[in-house]
Amino acid sequence: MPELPEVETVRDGLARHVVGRTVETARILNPRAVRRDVKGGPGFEAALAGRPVKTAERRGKYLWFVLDDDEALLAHLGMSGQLLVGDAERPLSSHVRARFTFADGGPDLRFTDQRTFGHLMTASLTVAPDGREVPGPIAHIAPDPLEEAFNPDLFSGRLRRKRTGIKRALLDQSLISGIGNIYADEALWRAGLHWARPTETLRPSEVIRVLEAVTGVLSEALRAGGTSFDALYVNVNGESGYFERSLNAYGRAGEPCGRCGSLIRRDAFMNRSSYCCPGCQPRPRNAHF
DNA sequence: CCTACCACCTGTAAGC
DNA sequence: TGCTTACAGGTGGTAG
Repeated sequence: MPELPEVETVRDGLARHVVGRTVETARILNPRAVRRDVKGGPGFEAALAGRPVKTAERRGKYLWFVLDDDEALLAHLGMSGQLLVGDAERPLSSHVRARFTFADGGPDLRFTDQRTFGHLMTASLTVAPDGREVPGPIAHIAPDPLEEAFNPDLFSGRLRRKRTGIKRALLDQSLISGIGNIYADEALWRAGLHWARPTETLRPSEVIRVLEAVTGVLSEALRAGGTSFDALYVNVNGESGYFERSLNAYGRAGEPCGRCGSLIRRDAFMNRSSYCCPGCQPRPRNAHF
């Protein structure tokens, strides 16, 4: 599923193929695709017609186009969302939720989403607490660890003041953004910490280790997933990347840990799964579930 | 204010 | 074979 590296790969493709063009029409094919937009669906379509696309930006798992007049087209891919650029004449697949054409008559942009957890909206830009201009509805999303605005000391302080488990904290997009279930497990494996470790007991050196693991995992995945895509295809699909990416813990229940040989275990966690190595990520005494 | 949990979706796969 | 159930999981809203 798209986490930071996948969304950044998409953003890069959009910067190449959409930025600098002017929207001609926006059509919502499934009303669920546009949510949280104060203008509503019809307002969304009307607001986008004729608007220039100036830049493509990202924070965590959100990405947006900056238009004119301090307005943005904001997107979240959810679990299965894709933004595809291609020949405007190609047939519409059944999962296309919204379609954008451009004044130059060139390739169109399609928001495709099987599970419909993703969504789009227009929004005004505002200044987030860290000083960056972002769309208003995501002002509460913290900087991601690959952003210049990310402040490790601020993160460390807020993390250790929390009363929860380290994995819950890493998934909290208002504390640190861009990390999802897969990269949280991978980063914690790398740092040698159990997912239920209480945040308030983390030593400063352990917080540094977690941060190094997170940035390492994310940037390596970005390098691996950020390669090949064809000229007119914006690769949004995290899934293909997963197979090529070497995962050390996620999805490997029952397989030997590459570091110590213990068998990776799967635990139920927040109605989903956590994978960890019982050997090098021992469960803390006062685990926080 | 903070933390925990669920609804929202649909396609695939495993279980009976 | 065909039906049922589990699972994948990010986020906003809400309950406590």
